[in-house]
Amino acid sequence: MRQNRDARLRSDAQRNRERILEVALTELTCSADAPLSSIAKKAGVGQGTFYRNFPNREALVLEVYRYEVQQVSDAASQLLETCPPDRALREWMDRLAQYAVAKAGLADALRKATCSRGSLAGLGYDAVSSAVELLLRANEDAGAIRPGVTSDDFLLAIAGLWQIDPHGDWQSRASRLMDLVMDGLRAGAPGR
Amino acid sequence: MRQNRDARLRSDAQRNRERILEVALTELTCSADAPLSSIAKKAGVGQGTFYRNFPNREALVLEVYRYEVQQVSDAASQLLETCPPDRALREWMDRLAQYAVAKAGLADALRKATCSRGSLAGLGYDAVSSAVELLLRANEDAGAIRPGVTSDDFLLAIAGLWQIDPHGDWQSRASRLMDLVMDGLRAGAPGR
DNA sequence: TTGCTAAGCGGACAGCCGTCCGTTAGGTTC
DNA sequence: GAACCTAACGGACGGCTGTCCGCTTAGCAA
Repeated sequence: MRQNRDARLRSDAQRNRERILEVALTELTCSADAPLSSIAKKAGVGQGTFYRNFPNREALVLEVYRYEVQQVSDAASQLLETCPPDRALREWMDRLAQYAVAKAGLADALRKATCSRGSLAGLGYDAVSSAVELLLRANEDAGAIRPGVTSDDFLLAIAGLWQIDPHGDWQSRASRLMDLVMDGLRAGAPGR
Repeated sequence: MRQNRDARLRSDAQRNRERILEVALTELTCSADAPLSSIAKKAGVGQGTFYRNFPNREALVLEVYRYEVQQVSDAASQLLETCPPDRALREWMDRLAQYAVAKAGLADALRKATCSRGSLAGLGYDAVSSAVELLLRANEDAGAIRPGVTSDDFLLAIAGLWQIDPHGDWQSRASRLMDLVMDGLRAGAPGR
């Protein structure tokens, strides 16, 4: 009987999976839309193996950047310890946007994940989602935002982030959006 | 020398274009992701002809629903005549969401159009964009929203609409989003 | 009518995604 | 260590998008 869930895979399967991720990282950072088939080939696995591990591009990207995503998600609680809740929320959004823009293809993956929740659950979207929940509750408790906002509401509101062109003046477009959303959230706040 | 810009096309080209649109309407309403190649075939034109007219799916969809999109865009000024500006804006958003959800594939097309502005300019996105501008200016003049919001800001803020699943409870998700955005816009309004 | 020319045509083609299914080999049991 | 069972493999394949390029024909002029 196997112990940890990682080892639920057969040893060769495990190796393959890791090799794919390794190759994918280098390929994707080089060119965001590198063909999945060429990643498979360079990893030395067949198409079938590839798609069994990662049913589509989004799943792969989310997994490749899992560490980064987890990083951002974890930042939520740290921020809450050092800033007032509303500043923490805003700061956190900034970081999320930062990563989404920096890691090419990540924004798209997150967007798709936001739509088809459940299908990609547990791949990194969950982490984001619960980080949002944490931040929203803290703000709600502090009376900094209107009560009853769900993480779904929030993620829908910042969906615009996922389609900002990383070239050009993305910083200002993003922060204008985030300002607007923050103001929206603050409206109707009991004010602690 | 030809007169109107429609006739800039050779007569056979014009016919082809119309036949494609005709077929596309029926095919797309039947199945949103009908293969473009089959639309071309059923319209009796080659791939080349098809793609010369509509470089990609979005261009086709936007053109097929041009009438509807124009309809919604035109509604802006009518709404402004009958409601206070902020109600007009909100009502207009409702209609936009309605159409985007109803006409399968339209939301996606609008989303893509929002990203790559310019490439699809004049195909229906322009109409939307200027309708937004109209509404925002009216609200700004009335002091109903904060000054300086661009139509780009606005469209980015409601980008979430384009990725709401048309099945399920889209109405409530959409209106929660729109409420949030409206509140965001109202924040910092001089209040006439 | 005839001839010219460029706009337009349309099918072949290449690249990518995702699936399917016959084959291989890891792990377990005796 | 042999035999078995099934998870995993991997490549062939089909469908779709979008491009390219040699051929056709509409429209015009003489």
